[in-house]
Amino acid sequence: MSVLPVSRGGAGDGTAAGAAPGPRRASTRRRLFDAAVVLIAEQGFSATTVDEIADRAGVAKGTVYYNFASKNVLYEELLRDGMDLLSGSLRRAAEATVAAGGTRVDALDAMIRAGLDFIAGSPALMQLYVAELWRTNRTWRATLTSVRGRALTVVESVLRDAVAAGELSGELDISLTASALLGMVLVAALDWQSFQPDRSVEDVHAALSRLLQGRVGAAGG
Amino acid sequence: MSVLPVSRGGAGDGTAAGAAPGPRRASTRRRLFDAAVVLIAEQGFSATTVDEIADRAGVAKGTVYYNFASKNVLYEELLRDGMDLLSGSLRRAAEATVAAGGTRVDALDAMIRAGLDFIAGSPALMQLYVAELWRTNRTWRATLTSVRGRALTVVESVLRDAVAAGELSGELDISLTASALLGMVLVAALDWQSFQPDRSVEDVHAALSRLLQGRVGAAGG
DNA sequence: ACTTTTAGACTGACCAGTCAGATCAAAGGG
DNA sequence: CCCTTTGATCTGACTGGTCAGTCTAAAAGT
Repeated sequence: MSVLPVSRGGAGDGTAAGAAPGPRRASTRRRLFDAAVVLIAEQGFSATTVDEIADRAGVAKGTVYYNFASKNVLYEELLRDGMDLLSGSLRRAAEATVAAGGTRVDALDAMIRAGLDFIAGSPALMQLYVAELWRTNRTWRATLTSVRGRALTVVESVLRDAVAAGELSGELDISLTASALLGMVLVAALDWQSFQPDRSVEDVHAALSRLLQGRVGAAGG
Repeated sequence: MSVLPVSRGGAGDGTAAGAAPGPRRASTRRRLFDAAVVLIAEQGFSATTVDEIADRAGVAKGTVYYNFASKNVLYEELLRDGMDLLSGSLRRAAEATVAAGGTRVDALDAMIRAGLDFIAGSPALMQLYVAELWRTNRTWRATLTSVRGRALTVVESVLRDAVAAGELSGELDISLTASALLGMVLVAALDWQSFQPDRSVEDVHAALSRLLQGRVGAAGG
């Protein structure tokens, strides 16, 4: 009955057709992301209503559906968008360290720090991520898997380089170790934010660093 | 207008008044737990309906409300019940190791293994746990905090003993390290179950053990 | 001119929780 | 043994409310 639904669908897909989205639109989408990530982190996806999201973003409900095809799509794009930021941040930290002449282990350490900073800056996003990642049967399983893969790849490539450079043992299981490292940082950061917000980033970083560098089981000074 | 509602409320609270719950009841409650944990792990709490839980448990909806005061209470008791099993399992692993003459670091290692085995046996429970733990604003926040505390305490006490015995450095931040270790095991185990189910427990255990014993950053053989 | 946003009424589906009555299992009576 | 009673347990149709998504006509914005 109108052309609007088509334009709505196209834009909502986030498939980013050639046409520029327009600056007005981009800012509305960002406001919706910001509102949604906080609400969903607090209450969960199903318990968060579209009306709440619109309210918090200071936008009419219709606007949500003009910008996103559905609540589900809004959520998927939110996850993709946010996790891309994290992956980028990790990669940049590693590259900068290596470029500055640091070792690969230094790069891992820098990534831990970058991860902590990122989570400290937007804990809500990581809350969503861990809350959804291991669910089976979800509509957005594909989105999550791909997003996870991108983050893990960054860590894995640094681990591989480190092994190649002889800094780490060749016996290392790259894939499992990367997943464990990421998990360690994630959970430690979220626990820090939730249960010990008074601790400094440095404290948390030091504790994780010690774990990474083998000063836990090895009784180092 | 009857005595039933009273009895229902009392029982549903799980406050465990003096009266024995009766064997029929206990088995129904277990069936409901089993059904709920799987469904909620798959779909999330809000997205899982009470009808679904009842169906899967092979029970009428009314029975759910006869046994639990509300959907929320069912969930809380489920979490408490399951996490108590985990804490117990960790503690037993540590005690057995020490009793058998192992070091405290050996005990940590045994706890990692126990954690992996536990999660392998009922991944759904841990999915719930991580999905809810860091949410703010939730009704069952208190339940989760207490349950988390009990599990962490077990790890912390072993770490403390290890430091006292000189096996670990006194500089260790007990609380942060315990949280990081628990997180590492949790995430690694869930990732293993979800994304690399073909790997053996031994592989995963070895990767984590290596991390714990400092053979990652220290380039050991 | 064209895109984007507004305000909010509306619908159709879905769902937590209720309640009056059915069923069970155990204990006693005959 | 079979019958009855009693309280505990279970049943499922029903209610009242909630929510995703639709739609419209008009107003901004660019």
